[in-house]
Amino acid sequence: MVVLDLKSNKPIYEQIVEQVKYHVIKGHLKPGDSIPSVRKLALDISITPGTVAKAYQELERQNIIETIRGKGTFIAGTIEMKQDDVRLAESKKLMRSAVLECKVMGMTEEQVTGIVKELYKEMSVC
Amino acid sequence: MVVLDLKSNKPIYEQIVEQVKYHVIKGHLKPGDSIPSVRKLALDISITPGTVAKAYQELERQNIIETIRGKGTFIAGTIEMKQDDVRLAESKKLMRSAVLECKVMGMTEEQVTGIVKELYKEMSVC
Amino acid sequence: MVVLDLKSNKPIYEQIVEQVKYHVIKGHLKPGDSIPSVRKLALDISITPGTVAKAYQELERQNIIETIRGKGTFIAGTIEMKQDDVRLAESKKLMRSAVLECKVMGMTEEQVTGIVKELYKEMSVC
Amino acid sequence: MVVLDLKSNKPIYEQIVEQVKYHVIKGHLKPGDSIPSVRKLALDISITPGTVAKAYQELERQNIIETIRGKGTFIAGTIEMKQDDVRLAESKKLMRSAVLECKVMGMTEEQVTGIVKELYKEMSVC
DNA sequence: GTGGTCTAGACCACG
DNA sequence: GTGGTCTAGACCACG
Repeated sequence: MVVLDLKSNKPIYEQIVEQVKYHVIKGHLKPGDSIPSVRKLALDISITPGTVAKAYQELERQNIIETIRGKGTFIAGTIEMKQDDVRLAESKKLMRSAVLECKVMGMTEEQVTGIVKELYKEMSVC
Repeated sequence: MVVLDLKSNKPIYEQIVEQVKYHVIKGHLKPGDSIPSVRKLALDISITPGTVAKAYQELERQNIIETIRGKGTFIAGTIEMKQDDVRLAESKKLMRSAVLECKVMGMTEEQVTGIVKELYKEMSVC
Repeated sequence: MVVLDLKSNKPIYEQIVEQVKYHVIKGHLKPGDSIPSVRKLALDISITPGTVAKAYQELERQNIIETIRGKGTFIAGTIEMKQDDVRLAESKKLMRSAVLECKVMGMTEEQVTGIVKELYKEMSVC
Repeated sequence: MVVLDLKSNKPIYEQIVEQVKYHVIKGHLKPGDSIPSVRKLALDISITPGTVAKAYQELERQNIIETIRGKGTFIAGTIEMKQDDVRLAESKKLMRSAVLECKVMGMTEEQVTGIVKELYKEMSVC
């Protein structure tokens, strides 16, 4: 379920974080579903366990997953969806850079929102 | 015109690149306008000239600015706005991460496109 | 594998770029082959790591090499060989200066193409 | 007769040198022909006289032009066309870089020699 | 271990 | 004056 691009400039642990979030958003992973252990995923995608651990810690910090000692790691029962100001500001910063790049390329507002809608739908449960 | 966020995880040279692009997009900087010399900007924002030089070289690579030997640095006569495939794909990747974060926070499509439109307008010539 | 000419007017980082390209063209370096780390090459040829890093970044921009985080730097899987207009024009400019010099020295067309063929063959896989 | 590209990475004085050579090669300028004084050319192309002077010194060093005190500057009576080893080596270095770039772009020997022949003919007396 | 960023400064060619 | 290169080294994130 996780596909890495080792050549990407995006750190591997962030790629894992993004992909887990993607599968949650898509409904492939539902609250309570188990996800592979750090070691198993590390083996599966041939990277060092430390990198997977870092990704899982980040996902836990964001309340996307929960680790139960001796049981394993699971998608959190209730995905934190409260739009707190800090996370909103962070998302907006990301969005700002993305919109800026589109504008520099000469895209119209319609083109940009078109891409956004397309991506939004792609991330929706099917 | 350039304001740094030293606490940001974004490299200083990228912040400079972004901000010059922003001012071009906003119309604050027009084709042919000069921008501060490497040394002057470095002094202004208290960083080392090498970092400014790196930002300027990146902007030149992207055809945003042009340097004229011994004269200084200027906003390019014609900003490259061709939407080539490579840059489109890169912008989409940025946008993907941004939209994903918004979705994880539980935003509706309307909320996301709302933010995008707001940002787009903020970046338009007033 | 890299030999510097410190007396040359050509910057060191460009000499490195040229020589890596040469070895790729000659087949000494094949897709997937690793090249020395920034630090190792810097030590080997007694220059500062920053200069090697600059060369490697330029090679990456040209899709000649790829860096894998924490692993090192490698010859790109597929060397970009598409003859886009911009690069074609740049190559032609270089060639123009070279041919002009030859003509000023009084070379005939045969002499010039002779040298070109000789150089081309020298750069071919043996 | 001289057209500058101020944005070029090629120094202005070199552009002047190249263009004078080009006009000589093309037969537009013949042995004994006068060329504009340093001051006149500087005015014509709106650059500082020092830069023109540097170009003329370089052309004189290469025996392309001659300056006669109080008379002006002229195309040399006999253009030095002896192919001495030093200049041959220099030309070959230029050509090497040009051919390397072409090869990296994937050009065949025929494509490269084709471009060379085209450029050679373009530089011939018409 | 790896490459990326940044400093503080020197030196250079060009104009 | 201008930008480009390079040094020698620190510090950092990532794996």
